[in-house]
Amino acid sequence: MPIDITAVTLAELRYVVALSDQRHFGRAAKSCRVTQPTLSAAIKKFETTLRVTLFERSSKHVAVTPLGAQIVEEARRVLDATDRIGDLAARGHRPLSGPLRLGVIPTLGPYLLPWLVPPLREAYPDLQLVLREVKTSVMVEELAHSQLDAGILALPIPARGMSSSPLFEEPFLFVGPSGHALGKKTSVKEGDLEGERVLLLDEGHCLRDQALSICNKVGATTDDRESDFRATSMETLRHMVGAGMGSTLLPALAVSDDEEARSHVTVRPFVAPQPGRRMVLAWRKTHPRAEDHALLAEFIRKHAPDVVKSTRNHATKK
Amino acid sequence: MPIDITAVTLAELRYVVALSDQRHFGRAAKSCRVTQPTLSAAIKKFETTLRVTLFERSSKHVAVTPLGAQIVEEARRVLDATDRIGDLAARGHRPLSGPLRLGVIPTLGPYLLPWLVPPLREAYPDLQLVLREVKTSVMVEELAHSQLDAGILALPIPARGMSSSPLFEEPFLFVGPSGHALGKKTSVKEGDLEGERVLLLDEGHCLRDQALSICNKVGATTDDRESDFRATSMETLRHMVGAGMGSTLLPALAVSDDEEARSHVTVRPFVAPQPGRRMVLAWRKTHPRAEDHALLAEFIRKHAPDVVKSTRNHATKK
DNA sequence: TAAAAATACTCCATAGGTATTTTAT
DNA sequence: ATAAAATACCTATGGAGTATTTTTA
Repeated sequence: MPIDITAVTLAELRYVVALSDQRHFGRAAKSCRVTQPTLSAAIKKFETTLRVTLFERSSKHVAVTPLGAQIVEEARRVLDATDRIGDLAARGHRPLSGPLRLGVIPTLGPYLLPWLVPPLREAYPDLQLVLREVKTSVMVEELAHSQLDAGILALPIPARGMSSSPLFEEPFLFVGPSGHALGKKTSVKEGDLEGERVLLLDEGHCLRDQALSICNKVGATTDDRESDFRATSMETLRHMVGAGMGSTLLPALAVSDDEEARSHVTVRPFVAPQPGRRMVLAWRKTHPRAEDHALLAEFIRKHAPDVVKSTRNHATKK
Repeated sequence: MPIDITAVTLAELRYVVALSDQRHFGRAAKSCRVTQPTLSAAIKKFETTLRVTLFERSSKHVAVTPLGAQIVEEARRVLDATDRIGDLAARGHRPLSGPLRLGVIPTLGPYLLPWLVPPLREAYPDLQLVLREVKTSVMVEELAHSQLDAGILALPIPARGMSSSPLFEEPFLFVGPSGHALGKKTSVKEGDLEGERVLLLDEGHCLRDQALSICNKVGATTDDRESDFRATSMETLRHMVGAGMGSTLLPALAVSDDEEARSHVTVRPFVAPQPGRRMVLAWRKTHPRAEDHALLAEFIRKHAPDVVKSTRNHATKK
């Protein structure tokens, strides 16, 4: 009959290690908080199931056999690893600790994360943040399939079964080629876009959909079907505008103070009703650590840069 | 209430790992040879005792949480180490496998081991032989205190509670300075030692005691109290004889074929009754792997060099 | 509605305890 | 003679089973 390792117990391993350390059944038992007969029986059972002698005993001496020493060594490894499991679990209870996979849409990530991550790391050093920059369409997939724990994206969330907490509203800015007619005004209004050729991002970016709906409302041209007028990234979009191919709308965080000098473009804010997007932190309704996400949302609201207006409404909805 | 890692079971860890692999309670249960409710209950108990969610489940999807993934990783380590314990134990059953701490007296070790160890390693590759060269007095101590598993020494064994198996008889040879009077004969007899100054080893070597008793019997001089005439090693003894300080008795294996040329000494065998020593393999009566030692003794008898007469009597005695 | 996980319950194997005996120095 | 390990015996916990219900895609 082969050895059935299934039958051994973590307690037995503890006893074996203790006896190897103490070389005395009574003391070993005490160190394990059990009685001597209990420990004796456990050691004996262990030796019987493995059909091996770990200890030579007399009433005066307990000695570890060489094979016993090797087994004790492995037993220590077992116990160390189980202790680490305990540590992991214990840490799991503290808020915002342990691994957290956070998605951010690419039209926000590069501009928000520099403000967010350093204070987050400082405030929650045990948080093991794994960031993924993914388009909204991919993000909701990954959220739903438990590949992400939470994500930062813009309303509306194109998925069901999600909870979310509002973060801030990010206004859009008008960005046209240098010397554009609208540059003469200090601010523009949505209606001014009428007749403009507005360049858009590729499919899958929520920013595209948001800009598109504004354009449709006010009657701007979008050349939707011609891929020459679509950009795969906001950086490309900037260059296209700088090259005079048209205008566009950019979210406020993505526009730097020296944008006009850097990209040879004209940047103008909108007057009310200001177009923009409402960012939220979203996660599966069923996520086991939803409190963590509420906490994270609160933290993001507090640390978002001033250009965006933090939403004071903390409700979690949908 | 803190986490009680004591309450987790190896079985639970197996289930956790299986579920993480299979992502399906039914299949995971089957792979563990238990029913689905059993596995469900175990996972739940595990999560409850650690107060952590390892898996997000719905009737369609099972997903591992990030913390769960870390815990699964440690659980794998635990199970790997337990498996290794099983392997160690399994190997422990095969004869002459695993660690074996063997003591050899210094007046034999260097001359026997070159004959013994290579074939032993070949015949029993799983044997992890640890050799210690120790004087008889130390060896019996270490045998008694389970610091050695077995030892090769000469009869009589100065300790109780030992079992032994005879190995071979090793004759003593007369060794005197070059040009010694006894060199004129092809062989000598014990009585020829009368009046000789015989050099001895230090205390603790059994060879000393054996030579001494012969000297006392035949009336040889031993200058017992003068440490100038005692050697700490057989190598020193050779040099002292070569330097003309006296004669000595050396065990046959310690004398090489070119001894006379190499050490400027005269070597002569004894005629019957030939003095010598009876070597045995000894171990604690209580040693759990006595069969291994009997096997080892048999092996040594078979592989001892021809100069010694292997004892055919295999009895284990005392 | 069908597959899958969770619940309800029953049972028995065993880990742990107390009291005592055996053993070896 | 005495300290220490082994044995005998008892109890209760909980791990594993079968049968069934609940859930959700």
